[in-house]
Amino acid sequence: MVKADEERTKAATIFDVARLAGVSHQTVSRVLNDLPNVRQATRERVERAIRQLRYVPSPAARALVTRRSRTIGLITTGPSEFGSSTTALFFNEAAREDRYAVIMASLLKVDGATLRQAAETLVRQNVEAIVLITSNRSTLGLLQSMDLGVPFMAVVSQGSELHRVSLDQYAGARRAVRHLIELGHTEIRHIAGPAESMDALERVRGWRDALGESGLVAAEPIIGDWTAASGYAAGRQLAGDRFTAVFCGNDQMALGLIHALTEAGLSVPADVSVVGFDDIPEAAHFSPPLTTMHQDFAQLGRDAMNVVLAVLSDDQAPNPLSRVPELVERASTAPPR
Amino acid sequence: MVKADEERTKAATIFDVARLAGVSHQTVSRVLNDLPNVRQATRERVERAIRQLRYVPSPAARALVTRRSRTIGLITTGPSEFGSSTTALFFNEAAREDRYAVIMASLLKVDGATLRQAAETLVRQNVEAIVLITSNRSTLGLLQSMDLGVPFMAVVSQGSELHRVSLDQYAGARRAVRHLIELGHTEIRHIAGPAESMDALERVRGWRDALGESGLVAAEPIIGDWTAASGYAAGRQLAGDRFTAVFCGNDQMALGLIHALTEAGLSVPADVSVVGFDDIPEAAHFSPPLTTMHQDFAQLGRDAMNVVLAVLSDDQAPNPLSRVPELVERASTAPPR
DNA sequence: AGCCGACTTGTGACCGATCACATCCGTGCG
DNA sequence: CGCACGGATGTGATCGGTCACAAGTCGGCT
Repeated sequence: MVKADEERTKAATIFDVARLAGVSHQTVSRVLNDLPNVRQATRERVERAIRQLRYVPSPAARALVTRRSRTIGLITTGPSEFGSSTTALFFNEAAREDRYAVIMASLLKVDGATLRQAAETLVRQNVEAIVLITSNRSTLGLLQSMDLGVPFMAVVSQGSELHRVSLDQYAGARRAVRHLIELGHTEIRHIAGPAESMDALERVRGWRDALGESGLVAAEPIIGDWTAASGYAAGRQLAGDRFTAVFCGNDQMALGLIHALTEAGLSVPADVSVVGFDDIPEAAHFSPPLTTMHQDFAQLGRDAMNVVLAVLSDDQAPNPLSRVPELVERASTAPPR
Repeated sequence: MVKADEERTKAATIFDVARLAGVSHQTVSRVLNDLPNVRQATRERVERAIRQLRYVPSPAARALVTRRSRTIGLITTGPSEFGSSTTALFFNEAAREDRYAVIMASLLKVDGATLRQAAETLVRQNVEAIVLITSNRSTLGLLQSMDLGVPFMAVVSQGSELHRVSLDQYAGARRAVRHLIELGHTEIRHIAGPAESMDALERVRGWRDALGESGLVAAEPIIGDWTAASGYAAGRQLAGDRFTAVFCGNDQMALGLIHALTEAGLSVPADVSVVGFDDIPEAAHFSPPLTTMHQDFAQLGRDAMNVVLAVLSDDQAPNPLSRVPELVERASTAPPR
């Protein structure tokens, strides 16, 4: 650990700038905040002084008086997954571009107490908004009912009365299943994510509706937990059954499923077609390369920041944004034999 | 977006508490900061008032006068990967347990200007320390040379004169290669991460040394970029060559490699043994399940927070912590035929 | 010339904590 | 009985900005 430079001259304040520029501190403040009614010459003199002293205003002082912090609180839940962490990454990038700082509260496990504590910490830090990235239904419910006193938005696939951005899980799932139906499959099983997950529920719904529209019956879905291990377990459970295709709640479970199927002597896609969800970067190199639904998590993160900005500036609630995932056909699907 | 409750009564200040408790604001401050010389009865009266008013001190006001914020800046670079984001997640968890907030600056691409801007933003927010999670050599160099005026530590695998935590990439790589050697392999290739990556360099060094110690020659490594796609490309390039084993810089590249090898008609592990690095959760379900080096990223994140605390409290530089990854044998390695 | 109004600039209070120092009080001792 | 002393408590300044308002400057118009 490198120690701080003890001899560092104390950072310049607005008064230092004012003295150097030969004006009052208020005039400096005006220049800082781009207020009108400052003569061009004065403005330039002040700006020169600012540069010369390498002056940067203190966020603490500013936050104290304005009660705004140019800071946003970001809550995420669950282990580090490709989707949520990519969304968070791009949210952070977008926020930085708009000169907002992001205070992060990643909760591995969510319970009421921790969540409340995390949210309150954020509020105390004067965050101007709180953004939640989760697929967990109860987390959303808890946070919504908390009345934080701060604008709140969520990156989630359900919930109409709150402002949010999302990727359309329902439409994506329907598209995936339609693909299998178009190939001629009729016995299409589903490995779902956990029941608390709103995304999982939406995908189940899309799967069921797509089957229903084609007059096909939906067998009970198998519940996994998003991990490859749970997909593998599901595959072993499924191996004896009669089916020709599986729609998986995500790519990891598809990977585990394929593993189990292969072990059971079934070939993908010759015996069983498999479709995943997310299009994680590895999916193209599974064996076989996985057909899956591509989701644009980067754009989702940017969307989230845009909604925050919109609400923060003019109180206008922009229309809930929902992008539809796209089918990426690779080698794990084929017509049934 | 849920609007904030406009009618919310303004948050209580230290003066409100003082009035209710019938003491001066200074006494409240003493109670707040657990200072001695407060009579027990008084202390209890103040604490009751605090609870009654749901008073929480303002971090902005406190930061303004103390110049400390109970906030830590976290810089990460590159796209969202399992290792770095898991480390960041657990760092965040540990920080929260110690009642520190984390301001996050995730930079997708690093250039001097963005990095400097990000770091300065953090410093202006009065962070008490800056933690860097990266494997990028120049990022570390840039940040080290910046003299931020704030304690700085890095989660990196190189650098002796700075304080840091890490997983021992060199030892891990040697262990992986020794495993292949023990199986009887003599033609062991390496697919390395990008040259700017310190982790990649350490792994190359470990691979080279392990070979050298056994009197084996190291062919030129192939350079990838950590992605499965680059592993695939490396595999196609390699397919004609003479070799019986490949040590891959990470699991994703191993996946891509196996894909290319399989396409080329080679079987893993019958024709080629493959070892990965990281033990991402999916690795157990690759086909074949991947032998790889397990890294404890969760512990790494917690270690990082512990070092921060140690340096923040007593200026003692704890010994650089470096944990050794563990070999996980699965089905992608076997003796050469 | 005198006055008005628009534009520019300055002054002092304030946000909500901590810090340095002053004051008060009870007790023990000479 | 008076005084010194140490623990408990209070007072006012301070951190570095913004806000509300006062004041100064200048040109144009009657």
